[in-house]
Amino acid sequence: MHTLSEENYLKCIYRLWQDRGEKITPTAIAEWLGNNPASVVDMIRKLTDKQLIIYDKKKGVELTPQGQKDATLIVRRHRLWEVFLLEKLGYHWDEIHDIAEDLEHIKDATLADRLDKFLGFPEYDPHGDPIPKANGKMAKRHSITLADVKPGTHCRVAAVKDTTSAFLQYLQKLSISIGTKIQLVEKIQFDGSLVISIGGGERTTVSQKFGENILIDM
Amino acid sequence: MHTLSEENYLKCIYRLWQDRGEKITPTAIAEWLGNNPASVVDMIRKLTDKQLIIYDKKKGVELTPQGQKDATLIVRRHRLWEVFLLEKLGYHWDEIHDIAEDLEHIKDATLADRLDKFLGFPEYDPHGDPIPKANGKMAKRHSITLADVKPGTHCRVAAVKDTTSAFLQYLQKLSISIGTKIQLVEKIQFDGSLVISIGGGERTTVSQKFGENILIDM
DNA sequence: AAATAAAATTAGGCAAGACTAATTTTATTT
DNA sequence: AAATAAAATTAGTCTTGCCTAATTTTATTT
Ligand SMILES: [Mn+2]
Ligand SMILES: [Mn+2]
Ligand SMILES: [Mn+2]
Ligand SMILES: [Mn+2]
Repeated sequence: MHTLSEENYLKCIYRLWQDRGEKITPTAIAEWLGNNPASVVDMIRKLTDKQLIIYDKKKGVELTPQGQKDATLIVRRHRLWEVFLLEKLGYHWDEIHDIAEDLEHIKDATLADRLDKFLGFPEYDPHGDPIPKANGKMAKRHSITLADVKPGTHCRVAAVKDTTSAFLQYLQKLSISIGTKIQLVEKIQFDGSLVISIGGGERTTVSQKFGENILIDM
Repeated sequence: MHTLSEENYLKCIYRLWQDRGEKITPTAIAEWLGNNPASVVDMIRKLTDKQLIIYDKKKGVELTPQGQKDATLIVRRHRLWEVFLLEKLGYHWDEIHDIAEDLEHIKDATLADRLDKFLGFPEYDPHGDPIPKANGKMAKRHSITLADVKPGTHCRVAAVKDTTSAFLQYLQKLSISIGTKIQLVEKIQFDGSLVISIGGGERTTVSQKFGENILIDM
């Protein structure tokens, strides 16, 4: 089995791989985890020895099939716990991520599957991310962001990329949650700011960074 | 906050203190945790620095009020998670202890209280142990064991002391669980073995050690 | 092509939490 | 009271997972 740190690195690599198709470098991992690149190099060696990743200076870090599978199961646990915390314990969506960050490391052969069943086999977590099934399969992630669409487009918030409470609380203040209808009214040329109409109501201006963290349906 | 190891030591000291009123020595702690006495001495120093225990060569290890409070809250979390695993996820009573051993260390200000509420404020865990309340108060522990009573006595299984799956599976095989009525028929002089009648049915002989791990009501 | 900047790696170190082996202290026998 | 046994403590070591500082490699400018 894997240590807590190994699991966090695995999940980070998985995340970076899903997100951008870009090359996964030690620096990128270090930035994401808030660690020093030297530490990342240490861990790359460990995960390579365990045959969970392959590191090639040209291609960057890649997950092996085993690494992929293991990472997926950690993500599965994380998202199932998030659903539990929100639906059963009544937490708000900006509070659950950090707790799930610890719960995801609880290791027991049948725990995730029992939790899944108890929760009624949810498809998506409270941030709109698809929950991997026991076999590792999962629904496609939404990939188009609010910042990608043409002005005038009407769309629906399908998921959020950023799950920090800073972002989620801002969304709450704007009355935006999963399912909210948004129209992109205008893109400001100068800095990419977006003028949007939330739920057919008042217009608000948000930053480009904001738009890039909202995944949408149409 | 405390590290995982600190918490496990705290809980161990609390346990030894509740159990026997005996002096809590480094060796006793080492044995309970399966660690080396030298390691225990290290940790005694850390917990002393943190003012969670007081160590006196004569009196052994004692919890300070703060140490007691912290230990109680860990026990609270452990027992609440055990109820959750059994009642909500359908685990058997011999499977839950080890998982709760990890879950008890998840730290979040409101998690235990929310879980408590979600479970309907249970008084006892699946092994019959009382669950401490948020304020640290808890029902009195049962203290009389099956090995303590006089032959002829009719009693009710209130709790089990040992929570290893070896013991719990043995109980299951004998159809004994919390609430089962047992009559102590005879005590064998030679080695303290107990002849008992389970649920008014067939007679079985069990060891003294067995009897000492069954806590009873009358 | 050189110069410069950025990224990756190595070397060395630190804290936590465990260990073993050696020593000292305390308790129990004789 | 000595001798012996047991318990406690110290000293030194190891692994994990992180760090900083120095160096080397790779990429980007000029
Ligand atoms: Mn994590
Ligand atoms: Mn999520
Ligand atoms: Mn534990
Ligand atoms: Mn229990």
